[in-house]
Amino acid sequence: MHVAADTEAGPYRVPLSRDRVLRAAVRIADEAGIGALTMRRLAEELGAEAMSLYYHVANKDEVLDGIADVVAREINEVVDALDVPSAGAQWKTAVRRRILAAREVLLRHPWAPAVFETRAAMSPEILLYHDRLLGLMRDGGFSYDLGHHALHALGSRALGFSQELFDPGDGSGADEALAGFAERLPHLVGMLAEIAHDDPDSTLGWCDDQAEFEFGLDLILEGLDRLRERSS
Amino acid sequence: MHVAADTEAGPYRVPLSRDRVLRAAVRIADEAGIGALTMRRLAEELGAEAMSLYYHVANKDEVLDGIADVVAREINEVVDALDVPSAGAQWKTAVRRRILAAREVLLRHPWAPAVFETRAAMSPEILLYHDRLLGLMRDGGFSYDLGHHALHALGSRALGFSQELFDPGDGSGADEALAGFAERLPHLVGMLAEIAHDDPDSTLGWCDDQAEFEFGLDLILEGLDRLRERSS
DNA sequence: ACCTGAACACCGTTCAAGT
DNA sequence: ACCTGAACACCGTTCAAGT
Repeated sequence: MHVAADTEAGPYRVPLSRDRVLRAAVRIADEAGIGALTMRRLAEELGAEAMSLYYHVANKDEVLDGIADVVAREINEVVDALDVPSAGAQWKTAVRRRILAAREVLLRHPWAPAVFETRAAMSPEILLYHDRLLGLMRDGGFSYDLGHHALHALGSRALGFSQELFDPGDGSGADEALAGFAERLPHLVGMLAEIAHDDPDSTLGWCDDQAEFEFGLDLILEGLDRLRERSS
Repeated sequence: MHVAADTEAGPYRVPLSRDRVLRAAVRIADEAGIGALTMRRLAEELGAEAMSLYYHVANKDEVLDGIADVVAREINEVVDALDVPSAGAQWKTAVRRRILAAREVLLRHPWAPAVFETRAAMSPEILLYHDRLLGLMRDGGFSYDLGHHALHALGSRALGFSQELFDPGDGSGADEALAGFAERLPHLVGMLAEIAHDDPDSTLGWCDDQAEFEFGLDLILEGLDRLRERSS
């Protein structure tokens, strides 16, 4: 059972807030699994009634979006504190360190990849994470095209996703979502600009899933084949 | 709205059966998403009451296990009909064809990977699928050790999973699950035997997730690095 | 043997009402 | 401004009862 962390004297309860609601939600998901996260259980954790939550969040969907964002922010904090040289051939160690650091955070929130997968593809924090990853590859001399393939190929490994990354349902609305804070996503924006130049009809929803899937698959198969030859 | 496919005259309704229940469940998930699959909706699809379902399946969990198995069986049917030479260097095309064929089936049941991920790790059909895949790699000269790494590395690509493959929760019970029809899983059993020989304390739950994650990650990074060098 | 109606303990959410 | 009680339309599931 959780007791209020607040030690202020008197009978006054800590007031609810969007932030407290989301932090409590993460706590429940961590300790009891995402299935245990119900509005009633969440209210109980906060010593309130379920209906009080609706003053601070619109609905449960917003809670799920919110906790995905909390974890993504935690990942970015850990990962941005890393300081690994990434010029030239060093890109590989830099990307490796970043992804392994992100994975450590995710292991503390095992429910997070599944939540990301259903809703967070376009969350600002997730976009920042991938922009930085693409930045490291650019430091290593990647073209935007290769960087783009690489993000797809790393896919699940980068953030625990299993399927497509930036696929915003029907493919529309993605550019708009980006436009808002484009100046903070130089690499993603640069990549999209080049793609738009090469293929004027393209949008962010443009990725050829089949081609990307095959790119990643072939990368793995060729790597395995080299190991096979080396061992025989 | 779905009308009964049965054309038999008379007022007699087609009786329910476990098979009809599962096929209806797959139909609902395909057409309306896994979220629309409720016991009441499922009964409606079959022209019965929700409570009638419980005579044919124990509970909803069994329905979910069941539909995962239906899709896995469909994959195995498609994939076993393939006849691609796999000796030596041809293993790669053989594995490639198989995985792409499996993916085509999964694209018809987009809800399936998520369902697999939560429950089907040890389903017989899933085990068969991976046994065959491992068999193709053996044809290509893979050691069991390399084949084992390869199954992890292909991971999500092989069946749309994002996380670990054979991880049966606490790691126990896996050997027992296999023992039942071991003679039909020659490759997996061979692999496990070798692992048991090398490490007598091991079980199927033994896999070092971190090591496997890094193996797959490095395979991709090294592949990308080669493409980078080639393009500069 | 197979199916069902009523009922229970849960969900998320609305809405009018409290302070 | 912030919180709540009663209520609604849903869930999965049990159990006694129907044919």
